[in-house]
Amino acid sequence: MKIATWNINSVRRRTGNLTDWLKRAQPDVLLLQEIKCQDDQFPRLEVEAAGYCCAVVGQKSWNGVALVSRTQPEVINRALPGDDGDVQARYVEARFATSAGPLHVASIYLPNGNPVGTEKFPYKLAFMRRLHQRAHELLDSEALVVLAGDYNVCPTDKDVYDPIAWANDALCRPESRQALRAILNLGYTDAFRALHPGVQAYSFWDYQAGAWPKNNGLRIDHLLLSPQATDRLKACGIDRAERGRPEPSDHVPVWVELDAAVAG
DNA sequence: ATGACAGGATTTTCCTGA
Repeated sequence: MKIATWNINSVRRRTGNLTDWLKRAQPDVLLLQEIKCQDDQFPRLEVEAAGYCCAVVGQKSWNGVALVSRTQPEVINRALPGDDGDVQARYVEARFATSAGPLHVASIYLPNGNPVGTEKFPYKLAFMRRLHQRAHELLDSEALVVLAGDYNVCPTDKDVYDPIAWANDALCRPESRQALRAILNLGYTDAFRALHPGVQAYSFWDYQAGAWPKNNGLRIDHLLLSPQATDRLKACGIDRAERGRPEPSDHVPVWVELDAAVAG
């Protein structure tokens, strides 16, 4: 089965990009971030016409995540547990039955955290601590777990086109990297880095300053796999070409193939 | 030449993002 993540930067602006990509890439599950719309504004009919159903956690103007899939999952969480006061739509988690047992997937839009020195950075770090807690809980089930999304963290300098210029940015700060490593140290695997250890590859290129033609990118969209999912990891890729299509998102899809089949 | 973006909305300007 194929599971993908994509920060689409407004699903209404990019409904055609979305349905075209679904038809080409044929994922079983697609985890979207930054849909930038409320639940009833999601292009549900277009997605259903492409052969998919959707679970949407929307919000007016900003943020918003969704889970698009061939079969209807059981939605487990419509917010990241641990802070009832957090009203930003950044997390949806669901469970599928597969040939290899239960599969838990989450679509995560992790806070950017800039500018460092404002309340945004501690909000990011607190969100990461909550994600660590949830990731820890999910390991107990020994299920296949795929925690995927826009993490807004470059794990290492290899994941940044200009590490010196970005050293003090919230995406590269030691605190952000440490918090990501803490999740990995629970037993999760960064799928792309596991299969492509020496490759410099990016998932985001800013719209500004010719970042795309100059390949000034960042690798910030990740799929973190539990040990049981990692055991079944067959392939992982970044659909770089999507950034060169008309009116693209500034992020591109990242995907894994797992040796298991979604039931039903 | 070292420039230069995009989306949403309390829209014709400002806020946000990375």
